[in-house]
Amino acid sequence: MKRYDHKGIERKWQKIWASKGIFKTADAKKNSDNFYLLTEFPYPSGNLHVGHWYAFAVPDILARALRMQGKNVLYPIGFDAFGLPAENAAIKNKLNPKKWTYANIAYMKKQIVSMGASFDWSREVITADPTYYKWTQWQFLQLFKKGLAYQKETAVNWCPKDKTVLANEQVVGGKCERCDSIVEQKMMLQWNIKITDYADRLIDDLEPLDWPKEIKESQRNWIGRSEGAEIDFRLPIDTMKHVVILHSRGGTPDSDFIPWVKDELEKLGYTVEVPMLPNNTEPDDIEQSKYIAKNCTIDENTIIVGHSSGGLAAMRLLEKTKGGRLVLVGTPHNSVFADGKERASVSRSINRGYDYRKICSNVRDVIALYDSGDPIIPLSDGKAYAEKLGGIYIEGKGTIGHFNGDKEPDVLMAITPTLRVFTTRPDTLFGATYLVLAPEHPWIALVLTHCGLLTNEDEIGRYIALSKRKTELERLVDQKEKTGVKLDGVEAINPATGEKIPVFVADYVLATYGTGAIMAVPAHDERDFAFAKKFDLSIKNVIRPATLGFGPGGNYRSPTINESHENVHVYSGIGELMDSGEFNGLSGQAAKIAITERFGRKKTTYKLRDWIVSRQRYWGVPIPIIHCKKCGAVAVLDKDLPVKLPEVKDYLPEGSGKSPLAKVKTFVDTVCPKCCSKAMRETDTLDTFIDSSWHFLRYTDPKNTKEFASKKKMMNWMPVDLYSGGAEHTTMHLLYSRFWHKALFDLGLVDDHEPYRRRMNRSLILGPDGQKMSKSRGNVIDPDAIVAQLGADTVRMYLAFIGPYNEASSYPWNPDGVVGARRFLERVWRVGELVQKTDVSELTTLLHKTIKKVGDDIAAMKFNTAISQLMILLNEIEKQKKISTDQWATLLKLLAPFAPHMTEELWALAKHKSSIHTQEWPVYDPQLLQDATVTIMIQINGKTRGEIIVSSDADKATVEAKAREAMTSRMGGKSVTRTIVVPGRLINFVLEEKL
RNA sequence: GGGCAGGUGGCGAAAUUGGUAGACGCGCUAGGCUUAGGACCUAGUACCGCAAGGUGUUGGGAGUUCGAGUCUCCCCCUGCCCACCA
Repeated sequence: MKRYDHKGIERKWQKIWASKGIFKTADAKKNSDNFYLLTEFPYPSGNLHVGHWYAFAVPDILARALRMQGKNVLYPIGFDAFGLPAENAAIKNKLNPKKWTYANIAYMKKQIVSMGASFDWSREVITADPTYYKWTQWQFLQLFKKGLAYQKETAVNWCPKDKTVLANEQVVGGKCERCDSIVEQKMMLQWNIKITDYADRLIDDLEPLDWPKEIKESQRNWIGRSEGAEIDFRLPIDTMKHVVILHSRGGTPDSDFIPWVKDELEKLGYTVEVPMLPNNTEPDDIEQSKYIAKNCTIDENTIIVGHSSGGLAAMRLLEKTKGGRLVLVGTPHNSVFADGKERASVSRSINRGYDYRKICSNVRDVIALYDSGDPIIPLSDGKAYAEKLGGIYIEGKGTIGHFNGDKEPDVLMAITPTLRVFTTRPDTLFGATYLVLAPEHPWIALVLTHCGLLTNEDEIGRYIALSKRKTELERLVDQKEKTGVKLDGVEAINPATGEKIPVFVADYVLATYGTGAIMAVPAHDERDFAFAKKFDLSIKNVIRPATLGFGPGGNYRSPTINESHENVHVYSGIGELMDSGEFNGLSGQAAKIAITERFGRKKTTYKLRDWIVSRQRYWGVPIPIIHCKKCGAVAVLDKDLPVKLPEVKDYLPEGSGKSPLAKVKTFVDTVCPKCCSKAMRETDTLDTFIDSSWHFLRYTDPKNTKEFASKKKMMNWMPVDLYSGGAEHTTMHLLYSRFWHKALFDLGLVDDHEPYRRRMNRSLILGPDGQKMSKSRGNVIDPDAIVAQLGADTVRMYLAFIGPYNEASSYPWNPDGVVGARRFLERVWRVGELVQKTDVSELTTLLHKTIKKVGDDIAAMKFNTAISQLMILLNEIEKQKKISTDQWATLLKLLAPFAPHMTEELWALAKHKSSIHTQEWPVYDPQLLQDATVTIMIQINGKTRGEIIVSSDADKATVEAKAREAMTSRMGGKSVTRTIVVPGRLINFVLEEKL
């Protein structure tokens, strides 16, 4: 028999498989179920590493086995081809990113083919291809049209020297990876996607998925839902005590929030006027302003509140009259000015020739409150007023859109100086002894400065500037030492106790979480405690007295209980309200609910933030938006998709933070699809996580030019039956693509609301030294070299054997171990010489056991034990020195998914005409799994004392008699009190106690 | 600090889920074939013993059980992810 020449064999069969197209997957196959096996597609970095082998070649074993077992298996691959490395290569080596990427793809494809993986290359997907990204853009626009994509000022990492935005991975230790400059935070207008709208569904829909619980758990933690309350703390520092509220078009003094807010304000000691404005269905701002001037008291201490069109009347009024504060509630507009067209009415209203400068000089401050959930008006429109008036812009949330609800807490907050906090412990409100704002607080700090009562503005300004400069790393280091500054001259009222409490700015409070402000309860929070100790603030322990049914000391964890009690004032009962009985007898949970209802509102917050998808990069999907001065951000028309990435001369960023595309005039200049006036294209590109959020859908229908994929074809395969990939994607790709799929589902574009039925995280292959492979460590294994030396089949066998695939662990690469895998294949090769015609009955039972175990283990992704069973079989064949033709065929079939090339060759040598990979998987006979004899362990008092061999059908009595006989000499004459028999395994004699 | 996953020979790991711990492979030792080599063959590879046999053993400690790597409680250690999230 000839030598096992892996090189010749592998090359030969790879060619034949490709030319015969045996791995081309039909959309459906008669009498077989479809199975969608997905593995994460690679980034075309230019070279395949061992990790890729582990990711592609090992699941290939499952793909091949499932096919032999009669499934129609889709096992596709493609390239996640957009991304930063191509652009870096372009800048560094003056290469064209497209050429660089496609050359890498061509090379890597060859490497992947060398694995013998059964990918269907006719379904290959490349995300950088215009035929693909056309649909990425189209899907983005569907989300945009649904309001799920919006622009927002967002902080980015900015390198002041390179004048460019940096990705998180380009920031190393707070410094620019390239030039070591200290990275700054810069605000830029960026596209965001409202993944937060889906937070609840992303958590709740995890439950039924067949995913490892640790992945579910980390997604839940990442989303970080916490239930708590929002509580407003009023600041009794307002000098204006008179409020005039102007109702909206179609409104009256009794409509919407007005009666409620009037009542609340009066409770706080304000006087409130609400005129019935003339001509309320077809209002005219000039007519109304005259009416107000005549009928209402307006002076420099008046707060003028205008709801919607009431805001227009207020502005007209303040052109001529001096007032105190102007509060615009909901973007002011009047659809009368635009023939009932709500959307157009905003731009018509804003451009109605108001003298904005005059209005500004006639009031002390302006607060513009907009509803982020406004059904008609985008935030950008609302913001325009704030900009023109130089006022404070507050992005609020109406209980009903445009603040048309009966109770609108945000309106009250905008009228009176108020600090809103989020807490998960409303039940400790009685112990809140100060408030803290985050330094970067978006607007609360502004509200305060406008109140004009701060006496240490400079000090606060310095502190805020300092914390802005601090990198996240520094803040982390500073964690032990709390810092902060008191707002001198400002105090807040604890709504539960009525006490005046101080207000601080401190960087231990995060602007991005909750409301960016907290109520500090030093007795029940370690951070607040540390801060209170440092600034010598009062600490009030909230105790729930046992007499009220809370149990001793309540179940509060208190960091101060065991601390020194100096400065600790123990509150008995929870304040007067408790004494008055309102909260008597409540459990902790009930107290939470009661206090929330009495002093605040129930609120759920999430750690998850909206997904920033703008990238100031060249090598990505252009965002298909056109910016028009009149119409705002407008979607590119479907017929104009894809917006193709233009060729550019140099890939350096533009300098003001925009992408290199901003330098391409022919790209930027365009016309508005709506009004046909001159307009500019968006020059940012999309985060590549969007590309990968739907690529698995494209595999089902990769050539479609009419849709991203036809529903019918998607239904053949979706949801993905098994998705195998790396643990590093748990909270990124896996969460983004789940969100994307849900968004597509809501748009009616896909039929499932979850994309992956089962997910599996694969382990990591480490270098031989047990460390992560890296060039700098010099422990990188080059798979090509090993394939050349030992063959692809050997590498496949070794990787499958290294450890269980279905556990996210890590295994060091062992060069000797690879040789062992090769040794095994050589032995199989040589066993080919022992094939003979007559049956070898000695092998029958073991062979059937092997069929069962290999099948079971592959299904469970325990390839290591499947191989060990094949080794046991091989050992026995060598011992017998013979194997029958049929048994040989069975062995080859069992081995075929693991070593596809060698088994194909041996199969051909055994004179079979068709490919082994199209054969049916062997079936075991349950009758033949049982050995003729079994070894039974004999134990005395649970200790192994011997063994007997009995025929496998021997009954209990026979086994017991035989075992007793063997053990009599050891029992020392003691009697047996109990006998335990485990059939086929052991017999245990329990002897009487020795006295 | 929080969450999750783990801890079994010299190494990678098995263990029908409470029933012979260490399958299978690597490495190592001895012997064989061979001029030599090992990607060859044979045997061995926890401890004591020539053997029969005995003893020990799954990070440590306790418990449940006829019987525990597996179940319960306490402690120790390692890895990964997140981290001033109110």
